[in-house]
Amino acid sequence: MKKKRHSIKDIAKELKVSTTTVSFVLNGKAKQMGISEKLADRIIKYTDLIGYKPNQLAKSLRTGKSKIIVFMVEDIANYFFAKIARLIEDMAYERGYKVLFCSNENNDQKSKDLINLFKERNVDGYIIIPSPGIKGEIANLLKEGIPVVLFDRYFPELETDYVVINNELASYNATKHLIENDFHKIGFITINTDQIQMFDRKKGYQRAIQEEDLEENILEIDYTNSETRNKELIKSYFQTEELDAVYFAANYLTQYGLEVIKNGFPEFFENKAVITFDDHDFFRIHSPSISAISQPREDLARNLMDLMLSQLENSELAERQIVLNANLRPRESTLKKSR
Amino acid sequence: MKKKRHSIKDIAKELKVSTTTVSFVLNGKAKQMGISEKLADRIIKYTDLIGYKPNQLAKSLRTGKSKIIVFMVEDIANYFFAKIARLIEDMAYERGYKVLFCSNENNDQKSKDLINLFKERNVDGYIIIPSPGIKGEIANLLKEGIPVVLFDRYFPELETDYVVINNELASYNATKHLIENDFHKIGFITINTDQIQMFDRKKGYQRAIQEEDLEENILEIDYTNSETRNKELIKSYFQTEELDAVYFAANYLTQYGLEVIKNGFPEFFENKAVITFDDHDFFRIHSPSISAISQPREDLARNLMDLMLSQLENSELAERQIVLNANLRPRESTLKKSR
DNA sequence: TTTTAATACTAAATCGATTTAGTAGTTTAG
DNA sequence: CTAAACTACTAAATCGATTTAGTATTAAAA
Repeated sequence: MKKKRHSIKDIAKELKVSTTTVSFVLNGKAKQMGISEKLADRIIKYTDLIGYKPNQLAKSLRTGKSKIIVFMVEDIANYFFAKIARLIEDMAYERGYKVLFCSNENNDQKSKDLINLFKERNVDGYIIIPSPGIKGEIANLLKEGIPVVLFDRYFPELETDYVVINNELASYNATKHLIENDFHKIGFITINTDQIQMFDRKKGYQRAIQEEDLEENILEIDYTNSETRNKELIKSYFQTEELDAVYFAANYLTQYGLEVIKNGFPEFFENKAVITFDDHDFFRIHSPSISAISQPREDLARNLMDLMLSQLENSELAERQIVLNANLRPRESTLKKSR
Repeated sequence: MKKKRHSIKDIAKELKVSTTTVSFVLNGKAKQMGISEKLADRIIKYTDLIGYKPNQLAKSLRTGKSKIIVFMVEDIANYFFAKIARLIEDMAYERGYKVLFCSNENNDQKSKDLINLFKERNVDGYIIIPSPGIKGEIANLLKEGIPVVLFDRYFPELETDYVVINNELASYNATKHLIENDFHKIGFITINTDQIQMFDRKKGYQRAIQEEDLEENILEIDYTNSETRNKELIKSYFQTEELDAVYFAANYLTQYGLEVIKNGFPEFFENKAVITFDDHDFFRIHSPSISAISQPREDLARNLMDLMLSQLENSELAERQIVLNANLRPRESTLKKSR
């Protein structure tokens, strides 16, 4: 008893009508194409009865559409991205779109491979956290008229839709917050990439430092380093520099930092501060809890989907480059210390 | 200057051969189908030149294959799943398969929707962490001969391939570990689901407790509760029960627990212990570091892919139900306390 | 020299939908 | 009463591949 899938042809044959008619009815074009209500009903009833599901491959092949959006992030295991992914998925589902996730590991080749994979499968739209060197691929997508929304970072030379946060301002505020709490020798730990979001975070830090006539102290670690190597670098930075406070420019750096502190500098929090870009549940739970710059996830996700849907549906939207503000969440780690 | 994609027909026309020939050559069947080496070379050279990429939709439609595997987890934002996902993705890529991720949120309807979505698109295989009520769907996939490997949990009544860990044993060992470190009033916090992995974890706990003639003390919280509600429940559990140690049966429960402890029971770790199922980077970083039952991620991923590939390639494998052992990582949180 | 076999290809069907360009039959307009 | 317009459909092309069942041509065997 093998129930083979029904095709539109089977249905047409069974009901003694043409596949054209069936197709029109199933796609809600019955009225428009002048199919009588009686016949339309009969077709709907029958397809419901046998539980007909159109073959999406065939559909996509013919129409060039797939009702699929991809969401490409740097690392799906990163908490921030994963959370956003879930929000996006839910919003897309509401509108009849499915979302596929993938990680590009911030690797250009992988990004390109993935874009190709999806292009070959007629994906309708792309929400992408771009790796540094895929400007060309993004430009190609745009040229082909495929909806693209960039996220978290963008290419200033490229006129794309994007949703980012005001990294410079958030970073400035975070640095200010440290200064206001009497931390003056503030180290900034980041990675050596020329991606705009990291660049802006550095700029914000620098602006605050300069305004107060303090001294910059930046550690840039290579983003291709191993985790172990990075922890070593952070450790020796802590050892050689006399710091009051450390500002980590991304949450995985903070994670490294906290581990280094736990294992090598147990007295660190007695008189020093830590602040981090990107929030994480564990920063609340950590002792002391870690002050963080929290990105407005719901808001980001909502805006991403709005832009994507407006592109998919060709509706015009006033703002196509959206810059949101992050929220500073001061916690124990940056409280004024009595010294 | 719009470069439209080339089809096999364009190529055939350009080279004045049949599409059949082109197809044979491109699929490496030239020799087998008696295409002369000279012609084959010419075709290869030309397709390379123009950068021909076959339309995968058309290919899938015709062949019923897609070279795509889906990996469906409960929550892609869960660290453990996300890590495994990355490992699987890498292994699949090596073998020419792509992996698509999705979360079912442990929700049956969503699982079904997703399985349908992918079935309609001729996905080749499914690695699934099943939500409680999709036994039927899994059975259907099997009946249709579609490769399925279950992960993390399984349906005992269903003869599927699966990779799980020995939850009962791991849980027994963890409980033993607490007892050996002189903790005797051990609370067990879990969720009220009848999924086998949670059931086994409870069983392991119970066996250890009974062996030592201690008293069981179990808090089962409803997995549909909100996060806030769950934290309240945990808090009042801590208040009413006189415990030595708490064993959390899943890492997100631990997260709730740690937050409750931080905010309500600051002296907790002075004489009490915590242990958790599922490891997380932050458990190492936490002060005190949290003892955890760590699942062998690489090993799990490797076994999942081995099973999946052997199904995809119809190769016979001796073991089709794989049970791995977890590793106990004793850390500060379960050190003997001086009392 | 004819038959058979091997070589080197190809025409056309097929996968399962959508969509363009019709076609009968019936009404309405002139 | 005929032409135009409308109603209610449908035949066949199409998307871009794969694959079955051939067909010429040449070479080897009988």
